[in-house]
Amino acid sequence: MATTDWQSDLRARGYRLTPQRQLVLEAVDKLEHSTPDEILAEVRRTAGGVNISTVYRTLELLEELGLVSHAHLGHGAPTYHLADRHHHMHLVCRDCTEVIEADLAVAEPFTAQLRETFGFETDMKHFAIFGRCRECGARAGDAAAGRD
Amino acid sequence: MATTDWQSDLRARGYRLTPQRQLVLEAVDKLEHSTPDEILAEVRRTAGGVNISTVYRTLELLEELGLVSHAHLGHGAPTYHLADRHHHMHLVCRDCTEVIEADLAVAEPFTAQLRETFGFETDMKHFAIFGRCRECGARAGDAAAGRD
DNA sequence: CTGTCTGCAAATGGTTTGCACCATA
DNA sequence: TATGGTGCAAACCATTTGCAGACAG
Repeated sequence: MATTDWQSDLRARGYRLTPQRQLVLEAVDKLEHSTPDEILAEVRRTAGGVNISTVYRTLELLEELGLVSHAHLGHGAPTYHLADRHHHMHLVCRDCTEVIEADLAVAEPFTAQLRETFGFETDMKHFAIFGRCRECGARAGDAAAGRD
Repeated sequence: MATTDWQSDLRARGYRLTPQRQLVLEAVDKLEHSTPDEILAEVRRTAGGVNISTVYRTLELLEELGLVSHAHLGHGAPTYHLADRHHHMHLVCRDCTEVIEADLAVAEPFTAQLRETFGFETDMKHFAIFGRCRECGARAGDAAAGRD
């Protein structure tokens, strides 16, 4: 969706179209699930002089325009993706680094319940779901503390 | 709950019982939902010289002993609580700072589903659930971008 | 006394900000 | 050429680590 001309939208709001902004958007598109650092590295393959602060400022802007979104997969930096892609939630294992992508449909009854009970409109994509994957669950059973 | 003698457990594992460790545990108990910084402030009311790095090291230890746990409510620092309390999940609103505490029971069918489909053992308490609360949902409807 | 813990200071990772210069419109 | 955008450096917040001295056992 959104084959809309974001560049006009940008200008309509009084912003300017710069090479940096195009490159950051392209990098987010290409890398799929990437941190600001990774986006910077990708951008620099084309434009060496770009600075990390520009990447942060640009991601914020692109998010405001509704072109990109970010998700927190736990620990480190958030990951960015095109807003009209990645419609799934993330199951992250407390033990291995594994991230399972699950269809939002499996959360439907749950989010409906939250809407009904609390009037809460849930976005399952934004924060990861924490737990233990099948493999690590099997491997455990005995000792082992929980990491984060 | 857990009237077990954690102090013996501590020593049984070769650790030592120090005033700092007692104070941090007491602070976590008293403050209920607190960041390392807030815990430090509370500890310092009794023992002025305590350092933030000691708080971090102690929280890690107490977590390993199973006495405390932490949760990520989003943005800033994690919050710590006694492991045998706070058996609920957190619904955080993207707009206001509101945090709704919801009983884990409402997530039961959902976590059962994840277990069945992915063999994934979910801990709903660890990461907050993101979305928009009733009030902010009503207030919206028109403009407004999403914060984090 | 011995080995663990602590305080301190410095380093780290992620992100934000002030400012002078640059370039889009 | 005027204003918004960028690079750079420094500040910031949360957390971690190395080290020498302090103290529990």
